[in-house]
Amino acid sequence: MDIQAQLKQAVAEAITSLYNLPVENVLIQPTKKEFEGLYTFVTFPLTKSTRKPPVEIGQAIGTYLKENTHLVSKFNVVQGFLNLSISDAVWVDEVSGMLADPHWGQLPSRNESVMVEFSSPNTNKPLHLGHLRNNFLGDSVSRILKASGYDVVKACLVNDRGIHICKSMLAYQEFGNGETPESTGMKGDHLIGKYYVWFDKAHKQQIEELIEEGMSKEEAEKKTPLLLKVQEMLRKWEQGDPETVELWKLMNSWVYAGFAETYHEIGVRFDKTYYESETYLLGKDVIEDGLQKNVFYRKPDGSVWIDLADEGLDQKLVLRSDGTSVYMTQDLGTTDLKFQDFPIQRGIWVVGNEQDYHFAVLFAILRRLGRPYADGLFHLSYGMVDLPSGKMKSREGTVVDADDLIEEMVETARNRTRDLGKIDDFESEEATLLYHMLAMGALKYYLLKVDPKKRMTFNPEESIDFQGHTGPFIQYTHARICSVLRKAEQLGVNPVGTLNSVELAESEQQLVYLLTQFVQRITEAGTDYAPSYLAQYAFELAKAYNQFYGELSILSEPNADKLKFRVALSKAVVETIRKSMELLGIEVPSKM
RNA sequence: GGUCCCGUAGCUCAGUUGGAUAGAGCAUCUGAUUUCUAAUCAGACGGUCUUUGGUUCGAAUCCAAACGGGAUCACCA
Repeated sequence: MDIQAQLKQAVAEAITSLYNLPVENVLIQPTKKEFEGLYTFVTFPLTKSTRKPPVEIGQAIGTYLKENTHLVSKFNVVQGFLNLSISDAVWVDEVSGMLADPHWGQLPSRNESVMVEFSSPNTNKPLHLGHLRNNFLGDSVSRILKASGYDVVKACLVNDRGIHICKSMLAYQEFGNGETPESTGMKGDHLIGKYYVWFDKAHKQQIEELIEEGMSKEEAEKKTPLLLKVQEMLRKWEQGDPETVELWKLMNSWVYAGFAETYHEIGVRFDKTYYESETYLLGKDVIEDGLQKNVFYRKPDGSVWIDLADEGLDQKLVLRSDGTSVYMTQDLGTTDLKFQDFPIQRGIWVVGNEQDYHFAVLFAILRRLGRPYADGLFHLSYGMVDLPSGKMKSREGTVVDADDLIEEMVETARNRTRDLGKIDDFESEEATLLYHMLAMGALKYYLLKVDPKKRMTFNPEESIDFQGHTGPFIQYTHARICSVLRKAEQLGVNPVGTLNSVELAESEQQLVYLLTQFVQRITEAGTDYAPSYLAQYAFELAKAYNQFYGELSILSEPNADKLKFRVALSKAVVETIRKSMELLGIEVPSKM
């Protein structure tokens, strides 16, 4: 049992013993740093039931804890706040315990499986900044859930069909001149993206022309020769026209090759990939099921609907009058498919908050259909990424391309490292790996440190910052500790085995205190689907270590027990930093 | 217009089920390297927690309204 839980129990005992009162939930909070102590119990809530002043209660409980437990070494009372100091022997034991625990940072199995769907790209354009937030969140949440004891299936649903895909296909047919990624030297996804943009431009031009000929804007938007052709192409694709399917396959293969490169760069992998071209027809049997259960109703024109007005969600179409699927139909079908394919109990979708309504409806429908998994579904709804200049708009060309961004970050990492003269050979393979590690560390940390639910601003200048509240700051601290540990090893200091109790400085107590919070932070990050908790935690830990490092000497400490403890503490911190960062999908260097 | 989300330092963000004088980073200024990595550390400056009212021992946090910003309300995905 961790210290905080032990304290809670001890305080509860104290209250029962001193006042003979039933105790519900004892609240222990961290002590504010201007007061002595690390844990604080607030006595205000007890004033009513005990009819005693808050200070007296604090004194009584403090005295009880000091006399009856081995935990508390001293205490002080400020108004209704009882501040508790933990004895150094307890802290020292905590550190030995962590180092001896082979499962440090891995919670026991819950015998429960969960699927996390994320990334889910369109095959008509390259990945951009918004996708990066999605990918980093999905990947990190998967890691956090795994550490929390769940079995995790990482899934990706590729949006590889539909009218938007046909647009780049048509543009390629019209203007492509048989270009290929090889002939142009372009990454496949960028090449396809180019045609998607071409289509959009040409289409707009045709709209203008039609308007000049006297057509209304609304009509013109639906009647351009290009749009009619694209609709024809989609029909052909759905009928399996060999030529169309051939082109579709060819162009998608280029896109996938491009995506594979980017996924490799950002270190994201999936256990299962679904393709919409294979799943878009699913869901019609779900519609039948719903009609039979009277969850859905059919309108005279043949379209099928659900009425969720009593849940504040309005009426929603689930099948078109011509019998074809809409987005909702497909999602109903793929959700069933996921739960057939894998022995999972829960499903998570990492999708932007512009789809909040869609998922509210999806989950409501599945509940009404009585799906056994319906209560285990969650939409991890994240906020959009803005630029300092405002929203990213593809039409105005303000979208930040993922590959470009990564390249820029690597370049910055290389320049910084050179300017600081940090390593010997700047062109070695090791150096290249380091630049990549730092670049991805900066980028991932920048996007993950913010609460996922919140809309965030991406400031290019800040994102490449390597100082302060950044990934590289934490990576640096890791490298710094590794350096100390290497030297300790040369000196023959071995931090395993029991540690003798020593007197600790405040910065040391603070560090151990933070370490003991690790498991709780993982748990909270898992239940709230919030990698930002661990990002904050890793930063706090690194900062606390740097403070300790600046104040105290480790290797030239004359007292052998203290020296050994500090090396052990450093080892526990380096492990915990590494694991925290790993949960964010960020690698850490041993030198930088 | 209906529904939902957001509003904390000049900027970017933390702030656990309501607790002490609201915290970090960046930016600005000052100091620290004969000593384990200065991509670091110490310090200064910086606040009407959008506003108003309510709940109570106690509110950035809960409730209500107003103002400001965003999303969504397709036989699109």
